[in-house]
Amino acid sequence: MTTARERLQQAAADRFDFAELHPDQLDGMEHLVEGRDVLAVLPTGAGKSAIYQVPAVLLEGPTVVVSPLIALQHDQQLGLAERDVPEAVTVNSAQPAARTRHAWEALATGEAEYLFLAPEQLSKDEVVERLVEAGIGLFVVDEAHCVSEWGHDFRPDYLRIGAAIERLGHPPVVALTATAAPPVRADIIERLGLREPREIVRSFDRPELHLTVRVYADDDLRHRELVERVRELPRPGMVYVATRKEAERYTEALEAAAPDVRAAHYHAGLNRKRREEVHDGFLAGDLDVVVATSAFGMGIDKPDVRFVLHAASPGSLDAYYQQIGRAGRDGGAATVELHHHHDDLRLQRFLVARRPKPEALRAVLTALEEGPATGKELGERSELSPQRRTTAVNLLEQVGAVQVEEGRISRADLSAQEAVDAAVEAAERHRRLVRSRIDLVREYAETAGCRRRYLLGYFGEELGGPCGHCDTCEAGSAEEHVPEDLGDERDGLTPSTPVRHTEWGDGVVLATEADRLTVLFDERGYTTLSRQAVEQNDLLDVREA
DNA sequence: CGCGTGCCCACTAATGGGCACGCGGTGCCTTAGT
Repeated sequence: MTTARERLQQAAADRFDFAELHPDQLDGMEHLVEGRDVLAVLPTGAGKSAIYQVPAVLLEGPTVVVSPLIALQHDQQLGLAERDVPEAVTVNSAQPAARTRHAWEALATGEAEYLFLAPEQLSKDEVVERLVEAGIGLFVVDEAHCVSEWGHDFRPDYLRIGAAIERLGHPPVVALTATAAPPVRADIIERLGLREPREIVRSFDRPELHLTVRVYADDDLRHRELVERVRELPRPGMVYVATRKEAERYTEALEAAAPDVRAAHYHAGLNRKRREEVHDGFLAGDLDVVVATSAFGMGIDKPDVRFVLHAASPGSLDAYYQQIGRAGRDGGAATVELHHHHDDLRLQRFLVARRPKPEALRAVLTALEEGPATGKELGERSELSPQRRTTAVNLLEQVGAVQVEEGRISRADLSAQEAVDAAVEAAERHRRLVRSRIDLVREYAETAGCRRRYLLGYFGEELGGPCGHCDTCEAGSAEEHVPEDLGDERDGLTPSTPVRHTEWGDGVVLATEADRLTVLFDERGYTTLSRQAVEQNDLLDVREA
C-alpha cells in the first residue's frame, strides 16, 4: 500500500515533471489530500502553485482556483496546459460566451480538472449551483492576502468567498500568498472560515535586498535625487509612486535626464493594450525601468530586478514588503530604497478605508423588509451599486444584523438603528486598524534601528541582532537599538503575547525594540508604546490566549 | 481628509485675505454601439 506522500511524489514527477518537492510543498499537499485546510505563506518562486496542482489530480472532483486578475488566471491556465493533466478552464466576463459554455460542460463531464475564476463570479447564484453540481474536490484561494487587503472595501466579494466554500460543502481549502503579517493571516483564516488550518509560513527575510530610507522635507529635492538614483543604479528596476500623475511626471523626467534608460509608466488608467505592452516589455527586457502605481506588480515574476525604489510611501508595510519583494528574485543583490516625505501619509490616509455610507446600510435593511432576497434582487430593490451593496451586506452580516443562507439574505432580529450603529462601529474599528498601519510606515521610515529587524518584526519574525546590511546598520545607529533583554522573558512581553491594556483593552504584542513595543489592539489598531511608560505605570497585563 | 489652486473682491495699482473647488489607487463586472 502506498502512502499519500508517495502518491503525491509520484504524481509530481510523472505528470508535472517536478523532480523534487520541498518539504513545505509536500506538507501542504499531504494535508489537502487528507481533507484538511492549509494556509501557505511562501515567497514567489517557492512553488506555491504546486501545492494545489498536484493534490488536484489525486482528489476526486474538480478544483476551483479563485484568483484576483484575469491575466493571472490566464498565465496559470497556460502553465497547466503544458502538463500531463486534464484541461484547465476559466470563467469570466471577458471571454466569448462559447468558451464559458465549454468550460462548464468540460467541468460537468470531468474533462476539465481546474477552473479559474475571480471572486465576483462566486456572487452569482448560477455559478455556485454549477459548482455544487460539479462536486468540487479542492478549493484554492490564490493571492489570499487580497481577502484582507481588498475584501473590506475595494472588492467586497472577497469577503463572500467563505460563504461560497460552505455552500460547496467545505471541500479542503488552501489559501496561498507570499505576504501576510500575523494579523492578516488571522483575518484570512477567519474570513475564509478555514478549519484548524495547517499554517506553512516560511521566513520573510530577504538578505539579498539592501534596505535604505531617505526622508525628505522638500518634494522637488526628492524628485531630483530619485531620478539621479535611477541613473546610477544597475538596471532593470522599478519605481513605485502614489498617483498616476506622478508616474507620468517621473517617467518624463527620467527620459529627459537619461535618454539611454528605456523607461515607461504604468497605471490603471492606461488602456489594456498599453498595459500589456509595458508588462511584457519589462519581462522581456525591452524596458529598463517601469514607473508605476500599485497597479503594477502582481504577476511580475522577473528574476533580475536590481532595484525597487519608492518615490512615495505606500499605505502599509504589507504593501511595501510586497512591492520590494519583486527585487532580487534571482538571489543577486538588489537595492531597495524608500524615499519618504511626511505628506505621503496624508494621501494614504485619504485613500484607505473610506467610511461606509449609513444610507447604504439603511437601504439594504429597508429592502429586506419585503423579505429575503438574493444579492441581485437586493440590488434591484435598493438601487445600490454591487460594490456598495455587498460592502453593506458584509458589514451587516458581520454584526449579526442580516443572515446569508444558500445565497439568500434576510434580516435578523435587530432594529435598523441598532444594526446601522453596530455596522458603522465595525467599519470604524477596521478604519482605525488600517490607519494605524500607516503610522508604522512612518515609524519604519524614521527608526534609527535596523530596518530589516523592524520590517521582519512586523511580519512576526524576530531577528536576533542588527542585519548589518541596511542603512542604519551601516550608519551605526542600529547597534544601539537592539533590546537588551532580547530573548529574556523577564517582563513576558515578547511577540505574539496576548495582553490587556488598562485603557485600550485587549491586544497582542507584535514587535519589540529597545525602547518600545508595538501592540495590535482590537479596538485601536497598531499602537507603539514606550517600554518605560509601560513598566512605570504597569499599563499591560499578560492575559490568557 | 486636507492641501494647493484660482477666483473674487477690496482697494489710493500691487498685493493679499477669504473661500469654493478640485484632487488623490487597486479590478472585477455589464452592455450598447461600432
